[in-house]
Amino acid sequence: MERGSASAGPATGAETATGSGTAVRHHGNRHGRSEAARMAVLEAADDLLVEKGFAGVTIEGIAAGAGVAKQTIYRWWNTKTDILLDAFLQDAAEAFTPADHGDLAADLRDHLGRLADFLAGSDAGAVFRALLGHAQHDPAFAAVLRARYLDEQRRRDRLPLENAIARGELSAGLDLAFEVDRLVGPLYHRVLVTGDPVDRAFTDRLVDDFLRRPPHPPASAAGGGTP
Amino acid sequence: MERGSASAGPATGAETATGSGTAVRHHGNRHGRSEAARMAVLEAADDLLVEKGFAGVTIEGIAAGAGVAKQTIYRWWNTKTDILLDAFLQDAAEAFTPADHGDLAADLRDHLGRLADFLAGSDAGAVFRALLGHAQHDPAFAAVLRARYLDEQRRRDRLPLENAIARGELSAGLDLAFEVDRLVGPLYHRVLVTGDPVDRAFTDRLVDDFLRRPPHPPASAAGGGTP
Amino acid sequence: MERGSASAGPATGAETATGSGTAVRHHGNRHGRSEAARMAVLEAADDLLVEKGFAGVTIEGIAAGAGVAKQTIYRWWNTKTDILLDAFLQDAAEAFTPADHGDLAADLRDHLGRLADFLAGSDAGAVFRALLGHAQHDPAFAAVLRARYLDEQRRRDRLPLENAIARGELSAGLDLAFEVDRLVGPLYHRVLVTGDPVDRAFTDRLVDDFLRRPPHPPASAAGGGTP
Amino acid sequence: MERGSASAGPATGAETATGSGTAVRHHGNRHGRSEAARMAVLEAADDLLVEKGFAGVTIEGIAAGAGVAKQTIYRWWNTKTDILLDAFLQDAAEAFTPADHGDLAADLRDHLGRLADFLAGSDAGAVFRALLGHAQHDPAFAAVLRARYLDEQRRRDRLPLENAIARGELSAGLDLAFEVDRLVGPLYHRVLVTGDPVDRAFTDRLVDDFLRRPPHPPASAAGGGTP
DNA sequence: CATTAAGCGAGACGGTACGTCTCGTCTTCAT
DNA sequence: ATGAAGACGAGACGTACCGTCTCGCTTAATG
Repeated sequence: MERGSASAGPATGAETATGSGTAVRHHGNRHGRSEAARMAVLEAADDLLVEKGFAGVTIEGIAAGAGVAKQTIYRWWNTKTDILLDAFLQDAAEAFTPADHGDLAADLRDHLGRLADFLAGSDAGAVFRALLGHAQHDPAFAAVLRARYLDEQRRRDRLPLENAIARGELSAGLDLAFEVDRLVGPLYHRVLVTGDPVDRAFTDRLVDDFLRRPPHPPASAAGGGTP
Repeated sequence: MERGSASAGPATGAETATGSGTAVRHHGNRHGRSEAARMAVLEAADDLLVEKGFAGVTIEGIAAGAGVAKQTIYRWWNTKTDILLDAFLQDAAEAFTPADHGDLAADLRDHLGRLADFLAGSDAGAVFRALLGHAQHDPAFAAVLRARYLDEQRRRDRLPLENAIARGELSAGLDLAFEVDRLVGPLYHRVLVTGDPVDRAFTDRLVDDFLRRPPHPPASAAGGGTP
Repeated sequence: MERGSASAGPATGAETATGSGTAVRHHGNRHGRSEAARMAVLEAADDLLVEKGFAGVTIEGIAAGAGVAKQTIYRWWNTKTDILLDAFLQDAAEAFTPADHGDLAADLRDHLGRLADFLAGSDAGAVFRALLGHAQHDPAFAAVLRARYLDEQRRRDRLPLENAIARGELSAGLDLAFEVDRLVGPLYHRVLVTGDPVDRAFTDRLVDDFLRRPPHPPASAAGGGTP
Repeated sequence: MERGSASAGPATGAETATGSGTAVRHHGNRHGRSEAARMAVLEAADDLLVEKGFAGVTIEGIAAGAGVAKQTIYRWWNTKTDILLDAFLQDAAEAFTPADHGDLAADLRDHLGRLADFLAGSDAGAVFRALLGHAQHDPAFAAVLRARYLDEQRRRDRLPLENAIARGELSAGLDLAFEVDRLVGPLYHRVLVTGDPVDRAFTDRLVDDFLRRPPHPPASAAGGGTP
């Protein structure tokens, strides 16, 4: 899973790998949390998820796989889903800033295509689906998942539309949340509900359809809007 | 949850786990399954789900709640999700045949509204979301869920469009699966992913939008079809 | 184990668990106990004991092995040890009437040798040891075992001595129970407690020793009797 | 059952399952076994045996009675009989070093009397009979029982005779195993087989008889002993 | 420079639930 | 009425993880 490479970059902030030795800050406590242990746990967690599925992810299994004591895990995480969420965020966080080609159609095709690849075709997407599945069972975790990932992802989903508005391609009055629902909703539906495959043809068609229809007025004017 | 009334009648018992048809009691079979035990299990299962959430549903808990031996459960079901699926199917199966008002707009508004109520506002919907969440962890169960519920539900989702085609309101060349994705996808997205509320205004707007835009031609003719 | 020949005859079959008397046979009528079922049960029971040991003997296992319904077993026996006791009695009952050679030494050597062979070297002996073992756990069963087998066996053990008394070889005042304890006790001790092998040399030596020492007077005259 | 006092001392706890020696508590070992749990298990086990008999001794029952988790039991013992054996050894081990009065008759009377009291009249004896009964069903356990108790007990049984040989009271050529069989065999026979009561009169009579008969030459000279 | 307190690997512990096994009872159908 | 079949309530089995807890070691900032 090449975790090391995912986080070594300047974007990740304080937690670098242990090898560097310089950036270990955390001066509040005596000698601070072991970065090696943290990485080993995250790596072991999604190795387990990929190998044996969600039910095969176990705190004890993670501890054994990471060569770490259970207590070390419990010191820093509360549940296995917290661990998986950390692992997921570390892998996936930067993967998604949509490009800005100066053209709404191109931006949307690009973004939806990459979203589809992520959701249906990547290891990280598998972890995400597992987390989203768990969120259906656990409202508290759902809130955490939203705060730590989904809200950010929705902002990214909105970005191409916002850029288009800034460019004047789209009217400023759009209900962006609704439009995003309409763009990505069918994609999530296929991935989460029907299980049908999602390919470029499908996502392009979604974009196509979105662009061909008259922009939808916001809810307050739902009754009478015209293009 | 009024389970007794949901099945065809107190004496029926036809629905074994596979849900066959004719009403046999159980003296037609040589040594019959106890219908009372079956009902008690299903009832206990979704009582538990509602009271304590998915993680609180336990085979032992169901057995205790139903006054039934664990072995009786294991004789007829493999996993707790099988039980919940049976319970869900028994409650929810007939709830959804969409009406046919002879008018596509009315049919869609009605259907999407009822779908939203079901998904977001009913006990049965809570069970369904839990099952769908579990399906994200367990591909085998996902297949079962599709075979036993989702495929049927998708047929129901398609029905208003098919009726409209029969009436000539819509062109016969539509890619119904895609159109259904576009209708219900945003709804599922809100319920499963964003957690935003879904009300009549939202579903009506989805319908509205669907009707206002030119019907989308099938993929092969993506370039140009118009009504 | 040749069970069939042991009980097929008209004289047998009477000893049901309830101990009724008449030989039912169930020849033409459909009432009455099935002798075939009874035999199959007994045979299956000690087949299981020999194959898988005492813990491997199970009512369900016997039923399966005998091709008989559990209820048929429960109708006629209370516990698995009752079945094993019936099986044992049927096999072993007639095996032990000690011969009367008109000579105490010969009679005792013969009897102890056969007893040793039985206890340590026969399938029936294995069943007997299992039953005796179970009797250590279950006083009620111990009582049944004594009533149905051990008392009779002790009578047989006494027989050579009684014959010798009748012949005048031994004094009539002997405490036979004590003398029998002294004859067979060491043998049982080896078989049940130490697990040391018992061969003819050992049993002959017991007899030898018994004969060489002055017969022990009864307790009341412990101080002085001589032959 | 006064377990605390039976072991070498309240702080000892040296007896792991294997019963080694030095007193370590358990902060000498790196991650120590809980002595409290061990004691509670042993105590609960033979409380159960005394109260409800062998069949009433259950791992779950022991765990509940001891306030201990089942897994803690399975970590240290394999079967319930292992537990009972540990409990028995702890209670009974030191109870039996026969005294040495300098007189064979007195030593034997004393030893056999105490052995009879133990076997037939004590709680520990009840446990022992249960273990011996189980050994009839389970050869592997029989071997363990011999290695952990019976061999030692036989040494104790031999001791009075060995002392007498050392004193010159008995000839050095005796087959001690055989002589011990003859001394204690009748006692075990009564206790294990016939169920007849064993009192001092009986054991004294066994000793009496042993002493009155001419010492038996070893097997190799069985044919020709002299008085 | 010793002290000392945090993090850590290790793993025993009291628990809960798992899925399996056998028990003894029962109902049904066929003979 | 007996027997074959087998579902049922009951409950123990042995296993897997849970989350908590000591324990002894290491290590780095503090006094």
